[in-house]
Amino acid sequence: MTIQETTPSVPSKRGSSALQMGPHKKVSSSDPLVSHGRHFGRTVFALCNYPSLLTNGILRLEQIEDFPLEDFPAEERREHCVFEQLLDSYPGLLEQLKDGSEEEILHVGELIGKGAAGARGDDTKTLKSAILDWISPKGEGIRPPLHRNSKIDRGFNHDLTGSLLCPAGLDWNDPQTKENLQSSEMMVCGDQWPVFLYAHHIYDPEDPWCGLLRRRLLVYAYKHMFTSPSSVDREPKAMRSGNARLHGMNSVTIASLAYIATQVR
DNA sequence: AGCCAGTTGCGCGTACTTTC
DNA sequence: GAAAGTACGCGCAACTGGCT
Repeated sequence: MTIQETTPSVPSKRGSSALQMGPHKKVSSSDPLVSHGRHFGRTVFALCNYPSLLTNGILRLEQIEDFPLEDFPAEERREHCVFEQLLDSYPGLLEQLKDGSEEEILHVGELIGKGAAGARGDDTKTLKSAILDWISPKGEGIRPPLHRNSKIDRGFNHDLTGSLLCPAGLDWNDPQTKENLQSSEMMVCGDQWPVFLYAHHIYDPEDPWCGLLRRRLLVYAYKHMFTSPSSVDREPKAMRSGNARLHGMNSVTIASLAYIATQVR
C-alpha cells in the first residue's frame, strides 16, 4: 500500500512563482514555493535558514567547479546535499536561482522557509489535541486529566507524558529519577532519546536499534499528518486530499520519520 | 530592545456528501 | 439540482517567552 491510498486525488494548482512576480509585490498566500516549503520541511529538512541555504548553495555550485565537494567540511557537504535535494524536488528552481538577483534568491528562501515554519506550526497545533487520544489508557481517561488546548501540564509534569518522555535507559518509576527530571536537575540531551520512540516501551541497551521508531503512536501521528487526521484509526472519511497526495508523496522518507518523532515529542 | 520560534484562535477555500 | 453540511489544508495576526 502506498502512502497516498487513503486520500482522494485533486488536480494540482500551481500558480506563478514569486520570482516571476518580483520580490516586492505582496506574496499570494498560495504561492507554490510556500506550499513546496511546507512539504520540504516535513519530509527533507525541517529546521533550516532557507535564504542562507540558497545563497550558500548557489555559491558552492560555482566553487565545486574548481574544488571537489569531497574537500569541503562535513557540515558544508551535508548542507549542500539538502540544497541539491531542494533543487531536484522543484523543477525550474535552479534556473530561477541562477537567473535571479541576490535579493530574489533571498526572497525565494523566505517563501520556502515560510512554508516550512507554517507547516510546523500547524502540525504542532493539530497534533497537540489528537495525541491525547492516542496516549490515553484504553477504556479510561487520563488521570489527572490533561487539557486539549494547553501543554503547560504535560512534559515531565505529568506521570503519563513523563513516562513516555523519559530518556530510554532510565527508569521513570524510580522516584529519584522522576524528581531529577521534573526539577530539571537532570538535563536531557539531544542524544538521549525518549522511550516512546521504542515499540512497547522496550529499550535494549545492547541493541539500541531494536524496536526504534516502531511504536504505534508514531504511525498514528504519521498518518494524521500525511494522509489525514481521520485516517488514523478508522476508515478515512476525508473528502479532500491529504498532505501526501497533495505533494505527490509515494513513500516514507527518513527525515519525515524524524520530523514526526520530533512533533510527537 | 529586538529578534525569532512557537502557539493560538479564527476564518477561508476546496472537494465532496447529504438533505431537501 | 440546489443548498446545507462536513472534513480537511492552509493563512493570518496577535501573542508569549527565550535568547542575545
